[in-house]
Amino acid sequence: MSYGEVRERANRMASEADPATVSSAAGVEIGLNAAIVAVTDNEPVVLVIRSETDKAGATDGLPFGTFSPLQHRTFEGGLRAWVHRQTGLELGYAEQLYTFGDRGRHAQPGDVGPHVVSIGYLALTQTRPTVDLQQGSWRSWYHYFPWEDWRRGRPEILETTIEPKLREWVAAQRGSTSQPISRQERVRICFALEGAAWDEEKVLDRYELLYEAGLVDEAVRDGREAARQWTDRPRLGVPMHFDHRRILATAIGRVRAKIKYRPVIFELMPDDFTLFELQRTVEAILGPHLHKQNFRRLVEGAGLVEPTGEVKMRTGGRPAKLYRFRREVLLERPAPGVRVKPGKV
Amino acid sequence: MSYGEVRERANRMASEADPATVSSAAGVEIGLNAAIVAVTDNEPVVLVIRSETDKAGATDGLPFGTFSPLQHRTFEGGLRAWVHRQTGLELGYAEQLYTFGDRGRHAQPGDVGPHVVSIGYLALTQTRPTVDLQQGSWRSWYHYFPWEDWRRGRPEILETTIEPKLREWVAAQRGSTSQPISRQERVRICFALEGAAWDEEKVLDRYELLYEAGLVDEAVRDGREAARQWTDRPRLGVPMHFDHRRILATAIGRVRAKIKYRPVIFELMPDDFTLFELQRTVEAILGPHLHKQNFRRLVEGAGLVEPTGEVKMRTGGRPAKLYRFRREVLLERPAPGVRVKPGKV
DNA sequence: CCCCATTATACTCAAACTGAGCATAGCGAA
DNA sequence: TTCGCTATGCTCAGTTTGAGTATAATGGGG
Repeated sequence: MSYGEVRERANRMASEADPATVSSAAGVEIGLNAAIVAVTDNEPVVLVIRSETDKAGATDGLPFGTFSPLQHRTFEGGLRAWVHRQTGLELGYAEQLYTFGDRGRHAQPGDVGPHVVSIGYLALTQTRPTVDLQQGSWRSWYHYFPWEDWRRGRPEILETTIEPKLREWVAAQRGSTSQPISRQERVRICFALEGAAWDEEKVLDRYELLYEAGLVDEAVRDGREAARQWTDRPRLGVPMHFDHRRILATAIGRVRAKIKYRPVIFELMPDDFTLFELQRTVEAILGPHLHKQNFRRLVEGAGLVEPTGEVKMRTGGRPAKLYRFRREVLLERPAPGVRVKPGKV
Repeated sequence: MSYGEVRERANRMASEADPATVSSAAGVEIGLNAAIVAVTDNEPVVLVIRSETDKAGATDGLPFGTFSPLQHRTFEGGLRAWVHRQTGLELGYAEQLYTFGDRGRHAQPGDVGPHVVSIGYLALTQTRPTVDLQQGSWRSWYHYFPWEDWRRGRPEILETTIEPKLREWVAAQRGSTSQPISRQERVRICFALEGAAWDEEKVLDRYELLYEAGLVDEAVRDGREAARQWTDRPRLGVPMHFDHRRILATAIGRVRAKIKYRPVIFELMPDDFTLFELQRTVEAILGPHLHKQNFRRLVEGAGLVEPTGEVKMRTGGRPAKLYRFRREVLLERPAPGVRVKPGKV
């Protein structure tokens, strides 16, 4: 009995219990989606491709394509090929994020065709001006998630728009104590209400909450009940194709988490940089300002960087030493990362 | 232009560039696989299903099944249904691990049929003796990964078998400096040679390294070149069906990482427990011994638990206070977990 | 019934780490 | 040359951490 037969047998076994499962393999398509992230001029940007639609004019989406097992041995190979074909970009660092598969999150209701399973990838790159994109353009990720931009303090959209709407949504839940956790608590935790602390990593949770509350355009597009109930629904960030904003939310959350325990921040940096440039890049990703002196102590102390010996002039003040990433840390420490905690400026 | 059409257009666009991609959607099947983990008597166990094969007698595998988008709206729903059908178990906590899709890792070479994409899930549960399994049984995960069991110090198999073999494999790499990182360095980092520290989270890296070196049975099964070159290949742990050992490795790594920053450990505990029982469970997962007094200070200080008021007698000494998980921490802190670091006993 | 081995729990202390601020260095423009 | 500005160095108190010592409360054996 070959391994293939064992699988078959197990399928059959289950099919007997539930005959409808037999047709399970029909019409599944694997979509590969890339959130390609860079930081330019202290702005975290993502590579988007704009497609015309005859309704709204144009919608942004991530580079994506279908996975062909005949063409590519691995997902990552397929992804790199797609991205290169669509944008001309050769990906460096890439990691898998999550596989999304719920029906109804990918296209308009009534849309027929195969069920699409989206595998989201995160890629990090520098924005070298030398590479010119064949298609697509870099846009700030805060464009799609304005409420995530805490670089100039708590974003206004929270106070003016999101919080009031969410309070309405919370109030609409009456007595349904069947929920494992109340809307109120979920909103409080996700959006840091009533003294709760803002967790910059909960990007996906926040987006999903807004989706569930029917407050993002994609919820309308997907024909969600909750979305229909708003008479004056605001536009919260720029929507995207399919479930691409969800994938981007996952990507942002992942980068924000990951730079703390893996030196991935250097994927976004040029070879040589000053410590303050490094700090600005971290802040572009994470949001809050960091204490400059302590940041420098931390980064140097962790052995993440080494001075090149050069300095950068015209900083507006004293010249700054240039540093480079010390790749050897990867061989020395199990989990080197920029262990940053917010502090006073 | 509907969203579906936008997708179509993008596919067409790419197809023009590369005609072979047109057939990409053909023959892809989604497999859902669950690594269901519990801890019984300080032993981390995983639920496995043994299937007969006419060659080797029997092989273990994880509960799995095909995802049917017609049957289930979400992967998790499908997974729960499969697991329940195959084992009688109702899953509690479950999270997606990773989606594996490389050809050649799933069945024997020459095996035809649809390309299988495996979505791995991690589920955590208590082993309640009340539930009797319809199929499958609990087996220690160290059965499949003996080199991961550091509870009684450095496992012998490393010194006696794995290290010598890996050194041979390292030596076989001659002058191919094209590798981004040498075999030697990879082995050193993964297996803590030459003074490097053992990172208990690198379970997958270690398994993949052994696979690549042709040292695990699955590499032989998959017809890997590297596997053929060993004349006296040892058996390293018990092999599994398909890529299930890889999924289990991912699961172990994930649990080990996650208990440090999320209170998932309590998914494995009964409602009431003593702090030492909690510590033993953490140690079953992580390996090294923890400093008892500091562990207690940590767990209590983080507000993860509260005393029930009861005590447990017959501990062999002074009675131990019983505690329960304080679910409210989830609402109080952004990332509560058992921030353990190894220490003296 | 008391002693003692055993486990649980409380408390102490030094070293390391962190958050925050002050101080000094070195460039460029006025 | 002075002043404004950014870079970089250094200090210090409060907190956390690793590790040990001390005390409490059972149960079993004499």
